[in-house]
Amino acid sequence: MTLRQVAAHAGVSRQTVSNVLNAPERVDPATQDRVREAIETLGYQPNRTARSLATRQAGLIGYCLSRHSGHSLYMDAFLHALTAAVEASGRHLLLFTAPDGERGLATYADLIAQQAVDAFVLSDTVGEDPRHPWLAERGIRFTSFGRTWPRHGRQPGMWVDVDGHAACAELVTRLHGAGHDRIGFVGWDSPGTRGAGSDRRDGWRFRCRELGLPHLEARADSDSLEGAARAAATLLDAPEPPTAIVAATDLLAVGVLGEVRRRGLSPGADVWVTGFDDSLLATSVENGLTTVRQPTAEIAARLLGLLEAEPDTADAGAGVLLPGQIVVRGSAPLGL
Amino acid sequence: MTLRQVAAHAGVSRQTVSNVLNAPERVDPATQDRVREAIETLGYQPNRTARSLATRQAGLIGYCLSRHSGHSLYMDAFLHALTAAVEASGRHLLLFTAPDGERGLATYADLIAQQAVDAFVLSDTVGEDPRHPWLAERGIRFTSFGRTWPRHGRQPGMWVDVDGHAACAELVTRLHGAGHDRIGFVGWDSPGTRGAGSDRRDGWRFRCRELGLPHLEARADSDSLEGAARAAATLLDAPEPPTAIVAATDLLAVGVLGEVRRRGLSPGADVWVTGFDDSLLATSVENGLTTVRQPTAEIAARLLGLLEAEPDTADAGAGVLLPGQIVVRGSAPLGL
DNA sequence: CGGCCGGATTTGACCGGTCAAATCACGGAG
DNA sequence: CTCCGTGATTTGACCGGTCAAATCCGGCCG
Repeated sequence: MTLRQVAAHAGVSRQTVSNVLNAPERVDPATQDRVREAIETLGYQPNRTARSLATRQAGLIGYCLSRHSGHSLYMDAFLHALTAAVEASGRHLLLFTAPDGERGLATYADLIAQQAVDAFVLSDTVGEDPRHPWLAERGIRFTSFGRTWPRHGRQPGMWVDVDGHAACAELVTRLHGAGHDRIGFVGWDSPGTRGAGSDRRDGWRFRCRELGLPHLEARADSDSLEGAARAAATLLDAPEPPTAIVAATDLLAVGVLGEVRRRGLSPGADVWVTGFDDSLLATSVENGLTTVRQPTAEIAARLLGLLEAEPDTADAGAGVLLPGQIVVRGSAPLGL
Repeated sequence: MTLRQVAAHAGVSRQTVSNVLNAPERVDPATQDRVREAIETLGYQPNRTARSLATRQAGLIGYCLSRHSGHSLYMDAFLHALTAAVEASGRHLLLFTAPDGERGLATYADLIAQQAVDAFVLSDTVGEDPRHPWLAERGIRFTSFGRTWPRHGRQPGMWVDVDGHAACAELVTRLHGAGHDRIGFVGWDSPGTRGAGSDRRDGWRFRCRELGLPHLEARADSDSLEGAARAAATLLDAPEPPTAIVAATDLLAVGVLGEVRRRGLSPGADVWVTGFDDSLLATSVENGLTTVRQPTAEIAARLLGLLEAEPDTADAGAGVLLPGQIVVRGSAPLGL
């Protein structure tokens, strides 16, 4: 089914059909109806490839699945939201893989050289992500889920991120409001790089200091249940153990919960526990896990919105920081 | 950078350049060298869109992210492997979303009508998946991760699946060999549909019967930690509790582990526990979780291999059943 | 020395759209 | 009545490749 067949059927020229679809205001209403009917009865859909060739737009956004993406329970949900958002803009998401770091850049370059994609959405951004300056230099459009944390200056490119600092600070405030004076934190040892983990920790620490609460922190050696359980054990073994524990991810929180239960303590009563991400684990534990929900759909929508936006003249990076939403469940029955 | 520019640079016609890339045997070696050098120095890469238009091949495989895909910790790993496998065949994966069931079929149809994809890889297949007959009828190429379980007859289309039945039977055999006489099973209530869950259960039950072991089964009301913990509690509260528990997924196994620990019992000593999937949870628990690893990379490779294969003349469905691999960790220290 | 053959290379048409410029039709102004 | 302007529609060229048929060219044979 091609444009010309529709045109023949409707008794007009191919361009008129094209206009009906792309610039209806140029076409006489009566003609429009006739063409629309032909389109309808023939079940015509324009060929994406041909359109892409002519307009020089692939209609595809590239997204790289990093080796680590499976390590966060959250990325799956994000990918789903991103796919939906891309579809809403009439395009599609093209998935690819690339080695980490500098070596992976060639893959991005190839996709652009082949005009296989129009732009990229990055995620799993790391400390000084090499992709940002590299793509920006070459004038390739992209947006990034997650800030970069350059040691000095600023990375180019626009990003969207969730304010883990504010969310964790808020958790502390509300836990404190609920009567907790010793609020611990369980994070994981990020390998030297700043990132979401330290952002969340800083939020917790910042508010604890503000409120004059003690510094009760333990780190898991990895983002694992076992590591979290050990970290929690360290905290709970202290002479003055915390009565609430803020964990940097849901997975860690579940590990903490396990340790709490093993000691015969009751989560949400003896020890309150919170997580981060609102992943499937959060509704999977007994009485549910109080956690911070990332506004996934909005993140995805914003990332695409920024892609359309004219790249800032001064291409200094600019970003959008979205608030996380505290979801109260049984593990920390915060009021209000 | 276009074909003609390269041709001009090398002093040949466009078609010669095209031949160097697609049918080198037709080109004089000396000319080949000259053209290759031109390609090299100009950094030419053929335009995917143009090639697609001419060859009528999008070079894209469609994959639908179902609403539920996030519910299995495993699908993330699968998606990664699939992406890599598709790349290995010189194509790319196009992601999309669609409503479940019949209503989603229109989305598949649109992608084909627009010639946006060459074929589909399906996953999250359900009992009598409507997609299989529908796609087959229309002559659309696809392969499916996961069998369909038609009530009668056979669904068309080719599939790849992991033999959960055999793997669970093997687990029972080895647990029995390690001295266990009461081996329980924790699955989840699949909503009436046959699927991977019941396949695994059947394997467990089959071997238990064969060995004359008692039927100790409890179902979680959902694939959740809490449900699994309750199911495990039921089993462990019985007058003759199991000494080993086979769980239908890693997540369920972790739930079981939690209940075991809470009772002061030691996993891998007092009660042995196994999971299924070898997801990130399996290495995340203390001493690790003995589980069944799906041959993810091979699954992906086979799915693509079947796509190339000529659709069987008698388009009765045909499939590949791959063995799962038992990975021994601390929760069930099986010898051998 | 002309004809023929086969490999190497080039030419023309096409894939299915879009863009820009050209043509057409019609009504109002001069 | 002619000319012009405007809106509607059509035509020709092009996007960047591939396919198939045509051309070129050197060597071999008669």
